[in-house]
Amino acid sequence: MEEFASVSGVSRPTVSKYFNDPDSVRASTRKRIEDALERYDYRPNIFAVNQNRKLTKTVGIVVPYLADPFFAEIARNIEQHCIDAGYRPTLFSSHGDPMLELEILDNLRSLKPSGVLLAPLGRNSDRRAIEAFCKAVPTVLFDSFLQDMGITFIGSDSRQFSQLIVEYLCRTGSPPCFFEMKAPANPNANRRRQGYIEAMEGLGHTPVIVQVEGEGWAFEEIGRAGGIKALAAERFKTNTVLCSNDRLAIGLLTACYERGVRVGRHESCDLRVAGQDDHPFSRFTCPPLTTVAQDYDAISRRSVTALFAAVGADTQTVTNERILFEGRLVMRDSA
Amino acid sequence: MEEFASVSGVSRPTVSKYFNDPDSVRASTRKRIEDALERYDYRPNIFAVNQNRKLTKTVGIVVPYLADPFFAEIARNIEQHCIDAGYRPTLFSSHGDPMLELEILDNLRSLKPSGVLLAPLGRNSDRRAIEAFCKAVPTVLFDSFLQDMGITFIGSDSRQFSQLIVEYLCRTGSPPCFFEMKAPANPNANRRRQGYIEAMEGLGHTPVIVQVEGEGWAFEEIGRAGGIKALAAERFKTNTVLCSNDRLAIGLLTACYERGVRVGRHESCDLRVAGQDDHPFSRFTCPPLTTVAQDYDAISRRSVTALFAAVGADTQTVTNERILFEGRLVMRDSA
DNA sequence: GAAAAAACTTTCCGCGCGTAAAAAATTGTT
DNA sequence: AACAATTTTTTACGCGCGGAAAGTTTTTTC
Repeated sequence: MEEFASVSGVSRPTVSKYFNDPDSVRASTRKRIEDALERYDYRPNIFAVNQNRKLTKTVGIVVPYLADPFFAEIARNIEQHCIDAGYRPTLFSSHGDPMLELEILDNLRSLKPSGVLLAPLGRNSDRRAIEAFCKAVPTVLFDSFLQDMGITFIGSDSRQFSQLIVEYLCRTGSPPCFFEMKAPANPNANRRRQGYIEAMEGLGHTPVIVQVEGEGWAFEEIGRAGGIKALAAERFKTNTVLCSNDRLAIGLLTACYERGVRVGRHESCDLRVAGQDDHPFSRFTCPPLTTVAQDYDAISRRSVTALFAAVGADTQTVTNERILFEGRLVMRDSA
Repeated sequence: MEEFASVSGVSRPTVSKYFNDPDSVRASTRKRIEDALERYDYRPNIFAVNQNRKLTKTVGIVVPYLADPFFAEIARNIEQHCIDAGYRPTLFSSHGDPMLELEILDNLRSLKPSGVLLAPLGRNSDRRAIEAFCKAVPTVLFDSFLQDMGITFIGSDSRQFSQLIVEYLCRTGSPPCFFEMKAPANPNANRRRQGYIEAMEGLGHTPVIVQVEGEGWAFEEIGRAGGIKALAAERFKTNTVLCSNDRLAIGLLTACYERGVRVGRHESCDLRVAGQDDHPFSRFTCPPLTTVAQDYDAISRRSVTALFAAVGADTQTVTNERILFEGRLVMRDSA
């Protein structure tokens, strides 16, 4: 930086100032530096910079399972918004493992990030550890709600999701059964079940819940295996099934195929199947999956905005807000 | 570290030595440090450490498109192997954008990583820039081959893939047409086409190639849109289609569904469809997709091994090797 | 055109640690 | 017990930069 400063004709502290905020130096000075920058492509040593700054310009993004295209897509959006805001996003996946989630948060802490966008594992997360982390690092939680943690929570209105699709299904055919995992890791699953029950009762129908065994994040396989059993045992009391999420639905579709059950909304079909999330691949199932779309863009955009608002503020503004976005009905051929 | 050294009863340089390599200090000394470690949970400042070390213990992982579950899965495996080897993996996705790929490599360079595992975008990559990067940082290329770059290349034997599935399809029914994008970004696609042509000619059949329009990484949609057109124009000369990859195949399955074409290997079906890759979701299409499985585990494991072998070696060992793994036939219902 | 404000330069310290060199202490060997 | 080999301690410097303080130059203001 010393050398670079001399070739650009300014002093080192001014160069330092420039890299912290190009607008903090006079236009003529800025030009001299930027001219030199083109000739010598100097860039500050990131480790030395981070050692001295309080604000690291790093943002951590933590998702529970990156091989799930939903999170891959959200992460992609968030990354982009962070870059646009002049930050360096670093992406981590807990891979469904609570221990790994903790390790990531631990490492993240030593990276001294400006802030963190965290989608917790959910039920399996170590609440105490996450709470401690949120107190130490400005953190916005998204997707999976944890009580009294983080600056803000950004997610979807799970109840509205269920209500919306239940209402649609009832209006266009027989009322749906609810298909889900027995012990879902994600707290949204519980709220979706609750929303289903409320919606059904509100419409004067009796809720029917079909729960299947299974642990982990291999939802498609859990849906398939559970679906085959449920079909064999005739546990679906009506000809309509609402799945807790699209990945389970995709598994159920496979189960139906294997058992020769025709899925769709036409007369010739045996079963209607709907999901929730609008997974990137749901458009391409056979039949294409009717579902409730998460507002990917709003969730990722709002999460980033909320984080930077809190980071920018002088006081640590833990609003403890809960911002929920509504789902949008996506009508396709499966129901 | 000064304080921590005093409470653990050793000198600071010894503590420093311990963190560089716990085995480099006497057992009794190690115990004193580790005892103190339990009581005070001190950890070295990572920025200060990295500023002084030549070897950063950081490993960069760059994939072209993380929302593709294939890369998500590979990345997950590679991450784990790096952690096991005591390194800190950092994951990046180019999101299909050559500019972003360059930016990532640029940033990566300033992170001074021990090494980088890079799956380039392919045709759209800036070869010159990547070559320069490979010279500056020990880099193992995987998935997408680029001539004369990196320490080693780890990938799949694309020709063997095509030959294997072509042979199977011909043995069990009519010879396949080949379904692909007109200008595929990934160089493997060209080798797969080549393998298809060779295999067909070897078996005395005339190759039939159906190319569809489309840019970018939305392969399913490209396959679907192109599939609908190809079906309408009756461009598939036989009742069997081999797709360049599983994601295209998934799109084609959707196209078939929309046009009422029954896919499968039974007499009652109109078309057989096969893919290549064994995508995580291919098991769950309707019908489940017959395909050639990439050896995910071998590719990720070997990539990491190759990188650390080169990093560990004193001399910069650019073997310019090309290690290719064979595919495994996965017979399911679609063909 | 003089005074005030803003931007810049000079000088210095410190961040937390790696690492080299020499001296001291601890082990191992005969 | 005496000596050699190994390990640890002491001391010191440097990594590349942020940032504070005081002085100097440039720009703005009326």
